[in-house]
Amino acid sequence: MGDSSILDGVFDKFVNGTKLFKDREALRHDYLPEKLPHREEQIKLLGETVAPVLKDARCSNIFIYGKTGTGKTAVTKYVLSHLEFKAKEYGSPVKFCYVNCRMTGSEYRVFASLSQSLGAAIPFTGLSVGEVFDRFRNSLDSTRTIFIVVLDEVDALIKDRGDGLLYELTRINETLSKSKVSIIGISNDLRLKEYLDPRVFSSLSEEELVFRPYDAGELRNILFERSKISFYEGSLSDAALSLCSALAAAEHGDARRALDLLRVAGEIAERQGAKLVTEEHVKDAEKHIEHDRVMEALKNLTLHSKLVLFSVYHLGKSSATTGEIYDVYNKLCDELGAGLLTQRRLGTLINELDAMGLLNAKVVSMGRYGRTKKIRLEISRTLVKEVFGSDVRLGHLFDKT
DNA sequence: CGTCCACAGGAATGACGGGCGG
DNA sequence: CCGCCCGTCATTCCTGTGGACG
Repeated sequence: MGDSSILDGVFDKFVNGTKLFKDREALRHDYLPEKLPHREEQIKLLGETVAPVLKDARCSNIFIYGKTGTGKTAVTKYVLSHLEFKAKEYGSPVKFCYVNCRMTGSEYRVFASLSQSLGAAIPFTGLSVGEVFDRFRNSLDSTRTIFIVVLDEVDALIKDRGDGLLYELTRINETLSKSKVSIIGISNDLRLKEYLDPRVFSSLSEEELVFRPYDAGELRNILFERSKISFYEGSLSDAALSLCSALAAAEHGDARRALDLLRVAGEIAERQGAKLVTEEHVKDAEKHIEHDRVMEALKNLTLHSKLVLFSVYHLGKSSATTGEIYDVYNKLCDELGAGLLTQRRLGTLINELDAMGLLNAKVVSMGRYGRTKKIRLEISRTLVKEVFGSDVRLGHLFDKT
């Protein structure tokens, strides 16, 4: 078994090679550190707002704004877990439920997971939304509870389903006799209030909390604190740390991004058997993360989305219009014997690919010659080839080109 | 200055697979 | 098993529109 000798090498290298990581977990974004640097003020404010709960009163609804990776979720979880601890100490009937609306998906599933956190079983599907809401309310009112609902990424819910859920939630206290509900809404989108019914918005934002993006210096401090836990002393260069901070600061001060860069850079360095994480490793990490992201996205596309992407690739121009793409797509469907979608549908698929950062679509007017979208590939051509070349249904298309 | 292209993108509607409760 | 409701994908029909051309 020659294979085992290869593996031996791999394992030996892993065990005996230089180790850089002391505790890799500390770099994951769901890791909740003991200290959250540069968010002391927000912690204090949020704490003050929820504190009345300990005296059996309902706390104000709170709206939290801030871009991704500014610590909204971390601060909220941090404060609430401390609150839960205190509540036990004082014997207050406080419960909270954290729901990520984007992950959870639909209104139905948000209520389902709220109900489940209260111990009521809800099927995956089959009930009307109203029914689920009633069950939620009933199980809530069966015991005296002060319930804090955290709706993370709440904008995801509102944009395509309206504010019905929020409206019901803000009014639920009127129909509860024993229990009370407070809502903490978290949003990445600062313009959210434009989408919301003003009544819902005003009731939801009794308090407001804004999270500014971190600057490079702050990110550096955050990374430094984490690196003390996650790396052995002397295995991380200052330059690498600074580069991670700078890259993430350039991308709207996203701490999550900074932590990812640092973790992946460490992994790359460790695999190479290096004793020190350097700037080079960070640069490699940046490419690596992007590469993975794109590959993952490409693999999970539906056949038609792949065909759209491939059509753009096949046109080979720097930018194509919707009509041109539809023509190519049409021929492609014909060749594959696949059913073809309408141009209307194609338009939304293009928009989806644009949102994923695989394509870039811009509406432009060509005056007399109409109004359309200019569409470019956002990813390298070699990457498209790499993925689709091995695709069962698309692979043969590359033989000719 | 109006026309008119080549679409954009909203709204309504339908088909379909999944999963209820009775 | 039936009738009902869900979410998702897709179609059909539609109104809206920036700006080069005449």
